[in-house]
Amino acid sequence: MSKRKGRRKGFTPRSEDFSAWYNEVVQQAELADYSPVRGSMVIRPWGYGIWENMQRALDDMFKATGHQNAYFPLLIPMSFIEREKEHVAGFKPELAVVTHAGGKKLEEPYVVRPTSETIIYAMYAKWVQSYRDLPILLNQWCNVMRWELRTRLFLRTAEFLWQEGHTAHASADEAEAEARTILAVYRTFMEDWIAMPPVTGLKSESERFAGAVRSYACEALMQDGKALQAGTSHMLGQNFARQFGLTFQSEEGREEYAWNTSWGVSTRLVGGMVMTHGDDGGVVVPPRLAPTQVMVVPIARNDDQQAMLVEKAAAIVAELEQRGVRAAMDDRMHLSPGARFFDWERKGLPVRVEIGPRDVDREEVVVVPRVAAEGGPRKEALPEGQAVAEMADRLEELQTRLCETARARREADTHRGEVSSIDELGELLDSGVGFVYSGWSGDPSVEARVKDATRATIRVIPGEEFRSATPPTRCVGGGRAQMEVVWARAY
RNA sequence: CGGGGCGUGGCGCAGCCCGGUAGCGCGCCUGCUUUGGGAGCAGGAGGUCGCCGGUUCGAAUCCGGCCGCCCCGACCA
Repeated sequence: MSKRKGRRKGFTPRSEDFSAWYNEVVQQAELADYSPVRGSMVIRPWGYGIWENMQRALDDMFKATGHQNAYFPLLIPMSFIEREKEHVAGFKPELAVVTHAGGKKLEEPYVVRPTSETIIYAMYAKWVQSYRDLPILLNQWCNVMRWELRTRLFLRTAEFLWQEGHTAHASADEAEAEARTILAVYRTFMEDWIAMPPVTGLKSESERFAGAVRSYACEALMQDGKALQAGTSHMLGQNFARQFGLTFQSEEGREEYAWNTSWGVSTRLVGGMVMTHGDDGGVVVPPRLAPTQVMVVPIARNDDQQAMLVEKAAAIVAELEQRGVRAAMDDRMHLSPGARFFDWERKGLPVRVEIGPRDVDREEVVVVPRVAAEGGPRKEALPEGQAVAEMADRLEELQTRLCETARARREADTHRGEVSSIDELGELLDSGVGFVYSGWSGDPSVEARVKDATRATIRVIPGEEFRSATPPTRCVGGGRAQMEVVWARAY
């Protein structure tokens, strides 16, 4: 059997080639496919359904924290992007520019938004007169384009979907609080919905968003030991306000620049989900994100039974739906049961319910979670009523278990303690450690040296709840540490 | 942007060195038999061999050019 042929019914094991595994799994689980345009992808219904569930959950959280949705245009005048010096330097290399429209060359080119700070703060400037008009707390769900040279499905594509929040405040303190509130929202969302517990904190200077004063981030650790920046929240200070004339009259009657924040998460989260939970059998979708949580698979021996079993399965689906479980039936009876089982396993569907003649006789069903509990049964025959009644709890149990497993793996792949040289840091990373905590003097040249020597960067200066009980005293580059940082190789 | 690889039915590939009527597996369609972990048999549909040019009686195959995509390294949600 050739290697290729051997792969037809299975994936390259993660241990052999994680990146090949990822590419195969994403395509074969029908999450996404390559489009005819280089670097851009088609998100297929199963993948888009996951994104929709992420959107819904996040959107609710944004609304609960006082935000509203709005929509700003795709095209931004080139001059807007160029207004903030650091911002343009950061984004210029990856801009897609529209130079012609309506059969004529445009007087001023438009850029396809790589992010919308400039257009949004230009609009805010129009809308804000006094402190009474603040804060403005808006979010938009949209696509953006960054002309990437090196692309990967979900993780880095030329066009991607995201949400970008943009706020304006009357004081620095309020803006700072907003940036931190959103960071907490992201963290909670990642833990509770994606079951992907990140480490959160502040970005170092070199990793700061172009145009921000401070960037906060959620960094998640993937199964291959690489970090994924999963969400960012920026305190923009008055940088954009100055460039776009976003001023307001304060309570004391003075004209002041507003304070801004911006924050976003993208379809990259779908890639993070895959790399956090996936196994050699395919994708694993946490129940809360699964477009369909339970698939009922009827198994028949002949045509008479087939009608009866399909009817029975449909009844179970209806009962599950009544209890708020997203259930469906796979009645593709031209496929063998095994083929249907594998199909949903590959896609990561959380729980399968099998029902055949034997089960009907016993008034039972067979319940099969995508990931079995440690030491638990892979398949379990349960009285039908019990299976239906317990399903929601079982899904929640799986949800929780996935998060615990991911957290335990993150901790197992984390090294804490004194790291006294760059060589030692490199050895730790080479030995399979993902996150390495160490002391840092705060000197950017140390960061540059580490990157040169080990390809690792400071992912985050961890927030209080992530810091080591005993803070490191020495900087990896030598000398005294001013703070603790988390190093990793990153996506 | 540098390095490598690949373009042949929907997908994965062989054929190319050595030019001579385009093939295999999977998938798809029809029928029958099947169905508790990737069903079997029989019949069938489907391809201007990435594009342009050249050599030749004849090009998937040789030569030149172009395009596209994927993978690996420097920048990035």
